[in-house]
Amino acid sequence: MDVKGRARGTTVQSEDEMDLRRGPWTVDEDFTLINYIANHGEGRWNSLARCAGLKRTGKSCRLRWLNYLRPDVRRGNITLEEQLMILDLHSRWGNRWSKIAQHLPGRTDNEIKNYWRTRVQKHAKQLKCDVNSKQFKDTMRYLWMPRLVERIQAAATAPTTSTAQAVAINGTSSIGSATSSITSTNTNHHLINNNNHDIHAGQMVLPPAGFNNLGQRDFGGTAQITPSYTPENSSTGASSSDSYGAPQIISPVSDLTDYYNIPVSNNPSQDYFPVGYPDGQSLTSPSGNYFNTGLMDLQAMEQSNQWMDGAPDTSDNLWNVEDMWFLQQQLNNMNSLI
DNA sequence: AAGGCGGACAACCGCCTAGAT
DNA sequence: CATCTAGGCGGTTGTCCGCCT
Repeated sequence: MDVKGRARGTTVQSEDEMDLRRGPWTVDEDFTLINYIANHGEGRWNSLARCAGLKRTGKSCRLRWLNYLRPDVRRGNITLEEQLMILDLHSRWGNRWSKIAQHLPGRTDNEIKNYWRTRVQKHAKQLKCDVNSKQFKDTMRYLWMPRLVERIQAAATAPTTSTAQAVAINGTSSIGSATSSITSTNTNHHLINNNNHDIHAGQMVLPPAGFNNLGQRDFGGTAQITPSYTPENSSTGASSSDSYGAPQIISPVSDLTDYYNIPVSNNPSQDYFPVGYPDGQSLTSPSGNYFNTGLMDLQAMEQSNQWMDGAPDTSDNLWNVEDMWFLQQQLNNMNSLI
């Protein structure tokens, strides 16, 4: 790789005097590992590293393979659907990254972890609250996740809008129907080159034609993902913590429908407001009265203009301009009731 | 144009667990 | 049953890149 990150690899002396390399992987090392696994399969990483002639620890080889070299690893922007999945799964499982990753085909735990830390935690920080606080979790659950659903719906029905472009959906995406099969092109945005090559188990790997001079690679092809993440086929948080099997996927919509009114205004976002709103009689979330007492400092965020840092409306941004407007609207509404 | 700063992410570290001996 | 080892997992670090001043 050597795309970005660490400087050139270094070597260290291990206990048995064997030179062990550390730091970024070189193109040669990558191909050595890929070739070896193609011919011998993966597993037994320590001996694999030895037999392949790699001066790396088994752990390092395993990590490199699983997080980067594996042919089915999916790279590129986290889609809206994936964001929704991550938020929802994290809300129930916490930092169980590998478990969460199991439900996001092609995504690695490392990638999800990085996404969480760089995007979600950043916004928690902007809100001046702990990412694990009830306040933040409620905001996720009752404001942002429904908002994401809304954006997904919008993307599905109006694929030429800016939001839809960010989702990169080809084919059908039917939120609210039995299943949602989404065919997403592989968006190896920072690894793209013009020399696609597929790697199959047991197949000799070509010379580094698929790598550019930075060691960047592209396995080409398309990634098929089927989130199965729809209101109808979902359960609520009432299910047991480990029951998140494929047929039983939680949707924040179904989670929320028990608590939300039918829309009462022209603002579609208010579909997601808790029962009683905007009458002000019961501004309580199912898990407490956050809406009365736990307001976050959205105004401060607006003042600092940190909401809209980066691309304002891309799929890897949790909150875009519309969201900002939406949250601000809710803030104003709530303030008027207090 | 240059320097500072934060985002992004690959890679490493340490702990834990399960299976083998 | 105790010990060892490999693999898995979550947390953390290091460094490049791009934006901003």
